[in-house]
Amino acid sequence: MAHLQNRPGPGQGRRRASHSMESVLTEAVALLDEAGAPALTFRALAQRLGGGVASIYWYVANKEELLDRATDHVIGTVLAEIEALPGSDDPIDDLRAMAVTLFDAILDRPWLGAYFMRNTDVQGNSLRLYEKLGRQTLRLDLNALQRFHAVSAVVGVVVGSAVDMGQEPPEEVLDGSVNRDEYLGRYAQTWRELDPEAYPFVHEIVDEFDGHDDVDQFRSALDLTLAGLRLQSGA
Amino acid sequence: MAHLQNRPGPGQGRRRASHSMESVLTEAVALLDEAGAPALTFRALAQRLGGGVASIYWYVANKEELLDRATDHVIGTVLAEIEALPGSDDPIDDLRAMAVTLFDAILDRPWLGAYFMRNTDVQGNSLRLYEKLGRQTLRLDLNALQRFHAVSAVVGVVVGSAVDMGQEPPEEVLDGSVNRDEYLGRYAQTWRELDPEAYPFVHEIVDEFDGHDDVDQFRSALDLTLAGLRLQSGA
DNA sequence: CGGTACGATAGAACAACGTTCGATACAGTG
DNA sequence: CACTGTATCGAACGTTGTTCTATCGTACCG
Repeated sequence: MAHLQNRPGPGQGRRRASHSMESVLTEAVALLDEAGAPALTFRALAQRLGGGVASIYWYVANKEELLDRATDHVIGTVLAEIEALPGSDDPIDDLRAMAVTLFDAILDRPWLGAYFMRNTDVQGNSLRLYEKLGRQTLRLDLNALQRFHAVSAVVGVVVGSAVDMGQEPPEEVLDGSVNRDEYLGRYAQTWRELDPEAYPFVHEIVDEFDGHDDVDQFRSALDLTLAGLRLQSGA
Repeated sequence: MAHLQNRPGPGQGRRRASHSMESVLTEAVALLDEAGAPALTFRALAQRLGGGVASIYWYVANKEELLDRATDHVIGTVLAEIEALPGSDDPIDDLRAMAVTLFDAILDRPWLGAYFMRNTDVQGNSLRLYEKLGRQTLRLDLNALQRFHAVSAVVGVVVGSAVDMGQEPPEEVLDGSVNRDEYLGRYAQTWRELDPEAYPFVHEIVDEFDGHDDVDQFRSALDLTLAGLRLQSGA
């Protein structure tokens, strides 16, 4: 009889898996870290948790919520790093240190760039981070609107840079057959072959582009914004 | 006999559709414009073209290429707008005008934000746009590295702001049951209910956030970066 | 102790998607 | 007429997010 299945004893047969919100989020983040956003599927996650696919739906309503919770999870650790920052007497320097910390976290986890700031959800760690950044502007001589725009600008610079480098490398560098510098070099070479009259700027910066560092690029963009902010605050 | 199907005459039966690269791209963009990125599927596009699904694969290798070509297609029109700009004696003002033009185009087509700058592909319109922006920095007293970073920063601000507003509104505003201001108002309300001691900054700017304009937010971020750039160029 | 409600798990199925395959039509050329 | 290359299309495949329904196991209660 089909319904008289032999029950699996506690050491043989299939055990029922027992999860928790924590374990679901941890394994989800692990999948994202190991192979990026496309690797996080409900089936892969279920297998990793040693359970069934539908079980995950008891913890999250859908994939969007899974992504939201996973990002919020790691933003929590970033927030802890930021709160552990020493702090100085210059609010703009502190703002810079926080932005750099955030950017470094995104460099470690490129998938974060795409999903960060997707939800400034109430009570989330993103909001706490937003507050942390904004509190520095309270030390500056600005009005409320300027403060609002200043924090948006800083976050914008981080996200803008992160999105740029968050895109998946085109597989020949992923499988290691070509490293990043080599890839950049090929790109630079095609640029060098363009007509110098039609593309004077591209020729001007191609040597800088070749083998450039993403962190330098971000730091420069951030410094420009912060310089403008310092000017605006009259300090 | 099954193989002796009656041929469809020119006026009855199923006609074979005849496409072109242009029509494929145009209809793809139309789908994106009407209902965003998720609306662009091979089946929807095929139906719109009055043909079969597999036919599209004669023009593009896969969806990534379809997106790339569609994006490049509209960037072409943006490029035309930018080239039609009057121009002034201040390179930074010109840079601002170009960035604003680009941003406006993304406001019209929110899906553009996510795919723009995904390929600075050789010979693409993105590269031409990049060149156009960079040429303004040639008029500034900067070195090559500074010029490279300056253009990256400006593009970063545009992308960063665009990503922020490129995310789909959460369906209650999409179906028109709640408009954007109402939605922002609700959000602001939950922020107002937070502990003022724990969230002093959020309380400071909540009135500015409520009913804020995305364009103002972008312009402010852009102005900060350009102010920093002007400072750096010593003008 | 037996029953029952509920928290939690899981297999199977569904629809939609990107993609591939094989067959077929059409136009031009010999 | 046959041949060839361009262009088209229906059907199928594998994978994805999601839902349905059935089940397990434990805590509580009579």
